Order: sequence, then C-alpha cells, then structure tokens
Amino acid sequence: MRAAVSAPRSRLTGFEQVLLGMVSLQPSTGYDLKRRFATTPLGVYQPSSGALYPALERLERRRLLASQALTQAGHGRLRRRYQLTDEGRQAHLDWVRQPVVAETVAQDLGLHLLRFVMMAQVLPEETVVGFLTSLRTALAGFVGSLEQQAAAIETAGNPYPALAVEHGLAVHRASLAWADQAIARLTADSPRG
Amino acid sequence: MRAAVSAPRSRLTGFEQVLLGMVSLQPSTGYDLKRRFATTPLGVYQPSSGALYPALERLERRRLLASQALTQAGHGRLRRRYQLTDEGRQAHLDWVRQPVVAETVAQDLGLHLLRFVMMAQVLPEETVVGFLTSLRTALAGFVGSLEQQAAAIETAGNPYPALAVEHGLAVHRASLAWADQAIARLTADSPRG
DNA sequence: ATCCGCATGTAACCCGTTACATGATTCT
DNA sequence: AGAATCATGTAACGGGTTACATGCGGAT
Repeated sequence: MRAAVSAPRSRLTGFEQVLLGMVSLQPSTGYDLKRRFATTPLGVYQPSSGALYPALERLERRRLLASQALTQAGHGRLRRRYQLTDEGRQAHLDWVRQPVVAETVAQDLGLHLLRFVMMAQVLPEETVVGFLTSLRTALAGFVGSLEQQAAAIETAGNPYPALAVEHGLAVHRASLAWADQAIARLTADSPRG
Repeated sequence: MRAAVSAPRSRLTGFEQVLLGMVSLQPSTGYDLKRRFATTPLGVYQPSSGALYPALERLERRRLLASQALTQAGHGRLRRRYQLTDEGRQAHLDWVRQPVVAETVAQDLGLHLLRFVMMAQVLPEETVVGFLTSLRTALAGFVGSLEQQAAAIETAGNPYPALAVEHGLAVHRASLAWADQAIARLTADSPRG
C-alpha cells in the first residue's frame, strides 16, 4: 500500500520558479534562501517557513531539485543543500525564455524584473536585450491604454479616480523610461557583439 | 441541528474591503461588481466568480452587507442586490482611516491607491490630504533605502541586479512625485478650507 | 430550435499565512 | 543555567483559481 502520489500540476508557481533561479545561482539550504530573501533587493517578500520548505520539497518531488544532507561539524540539525538537476536547469531555462505577454505585464511587473535578472545569468546579452525590448513594447501599449482612460476620465468630473489613473500612468511611464535606458546601456556596453 | 458557524477571522481581506467600498459607492449585484472591475481603471484585477460570490456571502454573514432579492421583469435568475449595513459603513470608515504603515507601502501600493480614491468619497478633503502626506513620507523613506541599496550594489560589479534596483527606484520616485503633485493640486483647489 | 450572453453559484485543488514544535549551538 | 539564534519542519485554516453546473432571455 503506497501513499497516493498525485500528478503534479502542469505549471510551476512564480515562487517556485524564483526558488529554482536562486538555487541555480548557488546551491543553497532553505535557510540560505531565507537569508537571501531578507538581505537582497528581494527584501519586499519574506517567505514563511510554511511556504519555503514545502516548495523545496515539491521541487524535489518533481526532480527539478536534488538535495544532499549536510553533516558539517558545528551545526545543529540536519540541513539539506539543494541543487538543480538537469531537468531543473531545463525548467529554469524554459521559464526565463518565456515570451513577454503584454496583458500580464502590468500585474506581474515584479516577476518580469526577476526574470530579467536571472535570465542575464544564463542567456547571452542579445537575448536579454530582446526580452527588454518586448517588455518595452508591452509597457508602451499599457501606457497608451492608460492615456486613453485618463483622457476619458478627466473630462468626467471626479478628480480622485483621475488622480489614481495618473498614478498608474506616472509609474508605468517610469518603467518604460527605465527599459529604454537599460536597453541603451546594454547595447552600448558591447557595440559590435 | 445547525451547521457549525466558525467565528470569522478578525480582519477583512483587502479584496473584501474593496468590495465593501464599491458597494458603498453604489448598491450592486455580484455581476454589477464584476462589470465594474472589468470596465473601470481597476481592470488589472478581474475577480473570478469563485472569489466574488463567496466573498459577498462572507460579508453578509458578518452583517456588513445586506442583500435583497430582485425580481424585476426581463431578467432571468434570481439576483441579489447588496448594500451596506450600518456596521458595514463603520467597517469601511475604519478601513479608509487606517494609518499608512511605511513598511507595507512598497508591497501594497495598489491598495493604498484604492484607499485614496474611496476615502475621498466619505472623508473631508483635509483628511485625504493628510493621508497623501503620510503616503508621501513613506514613499520618500522607501526611495531613500533603495538609494542606499543602489549605491551599494553598483559598486559591486554585476550590472543586472543594479538595473533591477534602479527600476524600483524609478518607479517609486515617480510615485513620490505623483503624491507631491496630487497634494499640491488638492490644496490649491480649496485655498482657504 | 439552438446557441449565446446574462447571472449566480459550487466543488476540487492548491498554496500561503500563522502559529507552533523541535533540537542543537552560542552567548550572557 | 537560561536565553537567543540557527535551522527545519508541521498542522490548521482560509481564500483564490479553475472548471463546471444551472437557468433564463434574446438573437439567428
């Protein structure tokens, strides 16, 4: 009698993908990852133990991560260090290579930025520039639609919703300008490939 | 034999608070709310039926909303129109009056903007300006901490994380500038209270 | 006669939060 | 000795997504 093992859902969550990327940068224990979330620019999100350890277990059950027990002196409980399997590396590559979907950019901008950083570790610079370029396009489209909304709403009277839309505009215009600047900086870095 | 009714958790979710605010603006059926999510600047988030209807039921069980059945001619199934109870109105007021917590501003900027818009419907303008002012302060603090991170990371070599932090900087500086502008516009509107 | 849009709901599944448990090591 | 920190885990709970069910009115 074996415990029922349900087939894993098809897609990884964003959190799992990020974990995969962080372990890909450097084999890590759960606590290592926690510390890196706390100390790196990722600081805005601090995963709880109840999110982190089960997520690592899920990734191991999928054979995207493999763990080895650590028994170094001077340490308390058993620790596990995780690293990517070949499958895991492939899954990470598939993730960073996913095309930008214009509709989701506005909601998932943070994830796109993480994709950008992690992609730069494993893909050539021209691919990264390509990603930024399509991100730029998506942002430009979204800014355009916000401009239409702003025009419609400003004629309609109530100033507070209008101000809220202007906030969205200001923020995404800043994103857009950043993308332009980032593309410029990266292409200037290596003028002739 | 009655079904067990567990005590409700103490705080409402952000989604529930937003629903309360939308119903407060105008008594609505579930579908009305869905349409407003789809057509207003809120469009980025489109709640599923499985999120919306149970949330309305929870709010009714808490006696923050009350529903009346609609039997207007020319319509199919039973529809329920929700409106706020006195308790619900109080809960909404408590929500919009919550002070800005600097630590959460960066993660919950969208919710703060919704608070801003909804607050303007039920609180005097000077209170709204006070809210914007503390939002401004919180944003300024966050921008300051990002500037430190940016300075530290830019000396550290790898340009991609540095670019990501610069994105955060650009975006939150834009937010900050918007807050300044919004405060200026609102205080100019009514020069002498 | 059938299909599509309005409108409300329900069930399975899954993940994250909160809170707690456990155990070793280092500091006071 | 006792407290704090490192380090990993677990249980209860709740809510959201997906997908499906249902039922009526109007369009083709």
